[in-house]
Amino acid sequence: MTRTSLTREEVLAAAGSLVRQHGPAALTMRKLAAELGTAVTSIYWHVGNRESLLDALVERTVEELGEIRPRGRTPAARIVSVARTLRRELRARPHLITMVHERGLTERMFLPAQEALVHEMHAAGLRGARAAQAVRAIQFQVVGYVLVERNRERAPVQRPAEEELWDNAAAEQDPALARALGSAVDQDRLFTSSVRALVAGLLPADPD
Amino acid sequence: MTRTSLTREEVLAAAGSLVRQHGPAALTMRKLAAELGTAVTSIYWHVGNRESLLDALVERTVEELGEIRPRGRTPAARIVSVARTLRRELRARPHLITMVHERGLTERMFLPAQEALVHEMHAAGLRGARAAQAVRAIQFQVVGYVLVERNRERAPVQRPAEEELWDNAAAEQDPALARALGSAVDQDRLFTSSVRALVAGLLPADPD
DNA sequence: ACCTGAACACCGTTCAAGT
DNA sequence: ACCTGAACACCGTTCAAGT
Repeated sequence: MTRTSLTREEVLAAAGSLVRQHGPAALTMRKLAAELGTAVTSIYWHVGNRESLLDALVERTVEELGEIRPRGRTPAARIVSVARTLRRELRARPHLITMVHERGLTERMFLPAQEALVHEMHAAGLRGARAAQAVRAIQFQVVGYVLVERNRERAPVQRPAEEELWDNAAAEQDPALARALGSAVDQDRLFTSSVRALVAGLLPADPD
Repeated sequence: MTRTSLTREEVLAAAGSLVRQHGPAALTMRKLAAELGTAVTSIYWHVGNRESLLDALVERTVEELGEIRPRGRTPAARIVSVARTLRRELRARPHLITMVHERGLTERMFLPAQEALVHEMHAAGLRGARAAQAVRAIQFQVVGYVLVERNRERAPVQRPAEEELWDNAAAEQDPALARALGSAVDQDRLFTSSVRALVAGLLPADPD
């Protein structure tokens, strides 16, 4: 009644599910073996060691990242839509994205998005080194934003909360600002408006 | 000839030096004890456990972060200078900054910078919720950028390097762009130009 | 009040031995 | 070709015992 013997595929699937749910720290070789019902050492035969297991998971994530379809009428709108799609896809795989990044594969993962952005920069009239700089600015903005968000969400309650920090001088001069800085960040809105501002600053003034 | 007994201060100093040099993963209670010439268990008496030891180091880092002095003539220039200072200070403490972030103390660490930014937004004519949004956009941009840079520097060589990725269609249409995207990122320049673009997009059009 | 060693429950990895 | 248990060198933490 022994099942077909353990495969590399099974190991990767079980490991991937552990990482997706609880992060890489939760992936121990012993727990994984228990889950698979084998001896710890069998895993080593199939995937080498823990590090190359994680490498394989990351490789898979990079391949999974789908195509980017820009939406919208103006180049600016289409660029913003690429950024938003990127953010959504990255946020869906928080732990794996961090690992992709730590392994220096971010650039490769971003290739489809990069091509889409290049296309839009051309449509907007940017060329050469300036277009390249603009593409990278967007790319850094998106990745940076997602990393910041990840950390914010993983972090425990801010102590002290921003509210307590803002019952000071500025509050009397500009109560609306104090209130805004004292309340939680609306990350969706902040992201979109930041990207819009960046794009507006990067693209040449509207020609029509 | 026994020295004055072990102090909490000594423990923190030794731990801080280990973390600054090799990151938190390199801080093991046993190594720390060896460094201090005591039994492992003595450390527990002084600092509780590993986690609260790291907490204490982080607390210290937050306090250490100095004041921000904006430089430049226009509000836009002064905002860019704040962003650049912030980036420099964060980059000087890479491991500790990551830990501050993981512990959700980023906001508190940023308070002085936030106050400076609010001041400049007012000078530029922004008020209320819009000014708050702009302050946070800058803040996210800087932190995000530094996190991305950290990861890039820690990462091994990109494989494949971006060069190999860019011998494709776009290369013939716009060789200057292909060359630019195929060469290494000049992070200093990219940061400054991105912040300038963001600020330009955030501030109201120049009134004079 | 401060320090100690022994012990516990975990890790990743290697290796000789099995089938 | 694939799987195994024993063993090694590490971890963080607890605890009873010392001074």
